[in-house]
Amino acid sequence: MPELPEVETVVRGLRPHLQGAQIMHCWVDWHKVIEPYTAEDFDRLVAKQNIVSIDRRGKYILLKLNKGYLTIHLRMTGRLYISEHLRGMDKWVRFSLKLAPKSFLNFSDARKFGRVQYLDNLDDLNKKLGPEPLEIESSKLHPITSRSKRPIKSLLLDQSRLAGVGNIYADEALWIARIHPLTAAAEIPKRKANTLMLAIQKVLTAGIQHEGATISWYRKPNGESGDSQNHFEVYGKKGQLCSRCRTPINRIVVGQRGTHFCPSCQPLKLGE
DNA sequence: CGTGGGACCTGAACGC
DNA sequence: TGCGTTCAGGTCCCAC
Repeated sequence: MPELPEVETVVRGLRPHLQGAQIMHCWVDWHKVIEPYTAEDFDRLVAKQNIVSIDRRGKYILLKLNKGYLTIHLRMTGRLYISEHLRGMDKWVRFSLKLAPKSFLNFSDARKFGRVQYLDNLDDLNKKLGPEPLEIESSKLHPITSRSKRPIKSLLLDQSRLAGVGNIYADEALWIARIHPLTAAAEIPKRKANTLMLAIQKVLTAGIQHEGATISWYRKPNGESGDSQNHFEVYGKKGQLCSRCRTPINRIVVGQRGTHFCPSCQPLKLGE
């Protein structure tokens, strides 16, 4: 579910509730969510700490504590919200922080892919993640693409190259840039890579403005759906007509991920 | 080192 | 209605 715009929306929604809040205790229902720690050890690490700030890095949510960080990754079906009750809202709460004086930050996750980690610092995280797409210049994509023979679609999903782009926004950006998803990354000329980076920034920015895409599980922290799904051009639109050229949108599989594109606007041979 | 494929999980949608 | 199959917005791990 959540890509950069969804994670950013969650962070912005939670910030007023979490900034400066004190953690009383944590509660764990699914042991793997906090691997490799036990619930007891994890509680010892975070109890009595204050949440200094809440931010995002790629698709990771970062809670800076007095000492160390709590990082949360929503993976496919994770949700975060403030509640008066530990469970209450849904039956998939895997982890919860009890906050002073009396509220809970609930982490709910039907598929159990999501993870909550305690880190001393962010060095390892920053080491494995590429740059933030909204914080680099458009000229910075070409050095990344030029060194890989993989399909550009697969490269965009590689978090170690660029952090935060997921399956939906990759398809949307490639449509805007008129690049076929199977194009070998290194085959993309400098100018075209520049265009693609601007397209990525455009779809991510729009996604944030629309407060994320609710296809199935994603919700804003206040429980409402996002609106981004109503602005897609290709994702989930197989068979519908391309808004630019009226050709039916196609769906193929690239790197085991459903991939949507316009076969007319996004030819495999680059027209440059 | 780079890359492709399977594994990790459950729920919803769809076909019969 | 009920059962089996397929698919899902992500990442990790392991061969090659």
